[in-house]
Amino acid sequence: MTFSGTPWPECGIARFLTLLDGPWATLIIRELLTGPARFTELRDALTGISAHTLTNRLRRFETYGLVTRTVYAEIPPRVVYELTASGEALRPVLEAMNTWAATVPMIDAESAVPLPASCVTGATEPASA
Amino acid sequence: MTFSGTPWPECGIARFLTLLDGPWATLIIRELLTGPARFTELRDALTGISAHTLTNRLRRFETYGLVTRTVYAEIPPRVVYELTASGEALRPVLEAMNTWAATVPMIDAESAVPLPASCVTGATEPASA
DNA sequence: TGCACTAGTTACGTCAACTGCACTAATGGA
DNA sequence: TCCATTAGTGCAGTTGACGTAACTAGTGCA
Repeated sequence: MTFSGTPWPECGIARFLTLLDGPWATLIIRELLTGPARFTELRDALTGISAHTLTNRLRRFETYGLVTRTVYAEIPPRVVYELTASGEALRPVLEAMNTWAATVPMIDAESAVPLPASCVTGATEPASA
Repeated sequence: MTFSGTPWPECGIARFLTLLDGPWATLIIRELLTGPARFTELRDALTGISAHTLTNRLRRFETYGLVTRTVYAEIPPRVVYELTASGEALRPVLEAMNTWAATVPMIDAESAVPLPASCVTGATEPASA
């Protein structure tokens, strides 16, 4: 696909997808919606995510003002990530996703799962908050 | 990440992401929300998508009951894709995305865009419907 | 002294997703 | 006769996202 012009899509949906692409991004927001969290807390909650990916996503979120990054000059270091108002505003979106997913017929997913090799495994909690 | 157990995540958000992963999936739904569409219509609307990818997404959607696929035995063939009730139910989700994106501060995206090389370019219409 | 801890960064390798091109069937039009 | 059309499929090639491992600083603890 690659951007073939504007780096900031006009379409809101596309913009959303640009910022929250990949399965991890949204899941990180989900975790953060339950309250501020430290780096390791997020990494533990998101079973399977690598520090690499987590750092990347968090940095992007920070760049776009979705989360704040607070460094406490302690030993050992402590970094707390917290949603900004903009990040908090994602709650209705995640809730809508959750609501929708609840209505999707389960089908015999065991047999018919041409799903991507990506996506969640841990799914700590329903985050229906 | 890869599934390390259940193919059907408990968390609704994860489930949503499983079905609508990648930037294209959601964009296809967006197109379909404006009404039924043929294969080529979708391909034209989604500038940059390959027939391959479009077919894959559409097949997955069909498998999970998000769209219906109607084949008209004409020459040349005509295939129409239409959202089911389940697919239609995604409208609030996309709307929430759109609403949220409208509130995101633009920042000087030109300089600070550590965004993925994926995502939209065409963005036919805001789909704010 | 040496290991553990946190919150990363960097290099490196892998693997899957995606793209492009070619090709199909059956028919209408030039 | 040849090309265009639709809705794909198959093959090959590329990209880039993601994971693993190693490494950092400064201090606490054994």
